[in-house]
Amino acid sequence: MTDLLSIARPVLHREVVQRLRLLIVEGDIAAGAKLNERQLCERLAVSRTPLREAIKTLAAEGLVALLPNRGAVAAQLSAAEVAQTFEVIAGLEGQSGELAAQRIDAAEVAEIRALNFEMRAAHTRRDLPTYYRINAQIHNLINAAARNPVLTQTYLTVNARLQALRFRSNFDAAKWQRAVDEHDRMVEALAARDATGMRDLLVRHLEHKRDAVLELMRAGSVELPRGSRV
Amino acid sequence: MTDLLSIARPVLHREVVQRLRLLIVEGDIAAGAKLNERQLCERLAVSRTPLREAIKTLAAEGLVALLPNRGAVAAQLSAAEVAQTFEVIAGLEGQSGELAAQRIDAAEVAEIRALNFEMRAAHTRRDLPTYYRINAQIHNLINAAARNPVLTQTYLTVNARLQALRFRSNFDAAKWQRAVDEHDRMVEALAARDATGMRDLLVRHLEHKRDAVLELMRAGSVELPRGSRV
DNA sequence: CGGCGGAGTTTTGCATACAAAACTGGATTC
DNA sequence: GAATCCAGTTTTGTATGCAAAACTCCGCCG
Repeated sequence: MTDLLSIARPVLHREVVQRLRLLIVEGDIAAGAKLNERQLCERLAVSRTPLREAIKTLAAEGLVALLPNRGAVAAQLSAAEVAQTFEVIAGLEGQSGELAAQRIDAAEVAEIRALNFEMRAAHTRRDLPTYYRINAQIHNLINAAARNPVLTQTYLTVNARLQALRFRSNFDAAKWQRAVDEHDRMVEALAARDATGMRDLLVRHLEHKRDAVLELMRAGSVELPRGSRV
Repeated sequence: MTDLLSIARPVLHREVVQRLRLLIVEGDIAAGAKLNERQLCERLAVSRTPLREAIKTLAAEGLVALLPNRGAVAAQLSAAEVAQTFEVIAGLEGQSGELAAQRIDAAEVAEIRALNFEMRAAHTRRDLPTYYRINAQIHNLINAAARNPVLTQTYLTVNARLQALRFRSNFDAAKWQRAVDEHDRMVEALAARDATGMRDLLVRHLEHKRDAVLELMRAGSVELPRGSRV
């Protein structure tokens, strides 16, 4: 098949999708900011055609919003939309957890257990960036263990919309401790192949994350749409 | 705001997305068929730029696959991918049902109950097209009652990939009867605001649909990727 | 007779050109 | 002084042009 070759051969609009997605997810392009085509063309050193194709892709993913005849802006989620998105993510991760508990193998459990220790180390050091990185790795491994690429893809797409928010959210100590405890219980549930337990754990874990993010949004630590009412 | 105006003002690439999506979902463009740009340009009477932008959008939705330097083809799901997609849909609809039972109002329950009677009429007449149409309406209403636009959008996007398949799948009498019974029980569960009952019903309903479609695929009633092994 | 190669054609991918819509800023009017 | 209107500019949306990759098909060679 051409799949192996297609990795080697760079297709411009595909590259642009990835670069742009990173710019938005990592906050280099702020939520709500206008995507000026000419500017981005210079920045990414491509012409408008592949750039516009990439923007359409990201619009379908929900990372940018298209304003007819007025271009595109990086998506700006209202508090209600954030809550709704977390609700969907909770369902997707809950299902991932349930399936993972049924399908995971011993090596994967061991790897997640190891990562969980690393994450606890990061928590102990109050090293938030490392914590986030390992946290994402663990959730991705759980997802992979569900053995459902469609589920994984759906999860990644919806989750990307929240990345920009979570990237900046700082935990308070109590909430952070609770999250760490929840991860401990997830490792136990996975080891015990407790499918419904995993589902419940993940759903509640995500509800807590949602509450934490919403609280920060209300406190103004996370940018909100200008003029929006929470 | 410009939202009301933006409906009136046709933006070409947006129109093309909708037209193309219909062509694929309704099977006018068969699964696996190549999307020749020049041909489609003539057919839709647009130039290649908006067409290509539309194709990128549909690729992000999973309705077409992009082959680097070789254009795009209408998505062709293997049996495994169909099973995985149904698994995701089951999770999404299960969640929709659970939330709908919590949030639906009396008028919506009544409307779904009415539609269910219409659907039973169509079943009695063995009128499959009408049955499908009303079935989709009911599922969309349940989704709407969940009061989560992100969930609805995610559901619609993932579900579109299966539309082309289900459009042709003919029920055998027993499976059809079972589906009708399941819908009856959904109406009861909704009326009783039984959230977990709704979830279970919908998950099982979708599992049954999945099995029916997979069986048809194995029997060859639904096109499979050429040369694929089920 | 089957496989291979290569010139010609087609198709894709990207860049650019052009028209229309939106924005800007300043003069004008009430 | 504030709102309005209009010309100039910018920006978006679409069409077209051009180069490179892929495909086709026929002749050639083994």
